[in-house]
Amino acid sequence: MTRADATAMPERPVLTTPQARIVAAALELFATKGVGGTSLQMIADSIGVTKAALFYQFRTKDEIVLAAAEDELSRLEAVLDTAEGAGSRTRQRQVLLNGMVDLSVDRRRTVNVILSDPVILGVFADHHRYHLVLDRLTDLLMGPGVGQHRHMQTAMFMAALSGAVMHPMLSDVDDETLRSELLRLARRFR
Amino acid sequence: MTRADATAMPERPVLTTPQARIVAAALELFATKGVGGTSLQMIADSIGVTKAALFYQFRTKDEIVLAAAEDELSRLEAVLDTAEGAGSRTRQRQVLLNGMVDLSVDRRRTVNVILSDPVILGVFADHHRYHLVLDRLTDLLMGPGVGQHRHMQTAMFMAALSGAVMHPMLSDVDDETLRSELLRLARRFR
DNA sequence: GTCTATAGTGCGATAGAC
DNA sequence: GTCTATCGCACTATAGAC
Repeated sequence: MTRADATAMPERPVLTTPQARIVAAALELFATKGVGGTSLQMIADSIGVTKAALFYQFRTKDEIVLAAAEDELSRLEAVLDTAEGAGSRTRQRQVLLNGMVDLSVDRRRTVNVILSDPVILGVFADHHRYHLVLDRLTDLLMGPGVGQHRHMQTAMFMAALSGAVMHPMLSDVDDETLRSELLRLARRFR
Repeated sequence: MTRADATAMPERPVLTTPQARIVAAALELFATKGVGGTSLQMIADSIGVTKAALFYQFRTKDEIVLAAAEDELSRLEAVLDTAEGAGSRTRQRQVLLNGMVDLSVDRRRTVNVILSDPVILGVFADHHRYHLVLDRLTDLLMGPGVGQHRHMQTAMFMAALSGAVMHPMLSDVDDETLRSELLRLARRFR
């Protein structure tokens, strides 16, 4: 997805709206300093505006955190949508694995935020869309059914992917190696 | 390890020194609020002392963070020591897998801190003992050798374990189920 | 839509009594 | 070894000019 587009795009307009720029900057900082360790001043500085400009777009820091969390969640939802639209069950699962690996590699610095930051986990605790995504993910990965082991495998799979791409031991592994090796290992989860 | 001792121990004296009590309280808070989201006031309150008492034991917050990170790292080192002392390579690997699963379940709320909190990762970035542990872990898990895929599998394994035990989707899975299921899945990593 | 200026709060850290 | 009291600073959030 990302690789194919790279050659077609002439420039990079991206992130036109103020909100989108703020959310993108926030996510990057959340990933490197944690949500609790990120101040509004840091976010404002990183996009060259003042704190007051942030408060014009969002009423509180919590709103920025929520928007950032949902932004990252949306990418996972998009992968799910595509996968569920594929043909056979086998094909759906294949598309999902590929999509999740691509997503993890593309958003290497930020995926782990929505999976492990305590503040984000708090935001998602009673978040309907989040739990819906987890259920859809489990159904596609493990097949419909019940039982704790299904959820355990889903959790381990997500954690393994996002934990690997951001692990300090692997910071000098290039994206292509990461992608192919991740895919190889991902196929063992069933 | 923990289960066997539970019946033998009559009471729970544990954590006698002030430093140990502070570190334990800090780790618990780091896990639920993140390092950046945890203030010295919170740590002090949770053990019933004032901030000034904290500064008598540690000179800065950073020193508390370092001590907490090394405390959790020590537990992993202990598992490695035991595993390396076992007989054959196969037996060593078996002991390591069991030890890591037990450790993950026993320290369910806190293991993930040293693996994913950005502040702790910063502390460990140039930390000699930390990198030594990762190397020993990779050698035992994957066998001696070179190549990025060895480190990738180690990273995925650690992330999968710690990510699973703390995943909100699995908060109502009891420790025994977690342990047996984790062991079953862990054996696939090679 | 972004700015300067500022209110009010809580932070990390220190001094000195007990 | 822990306390009370306090310093200076950075934080979230608001008011009002442009």
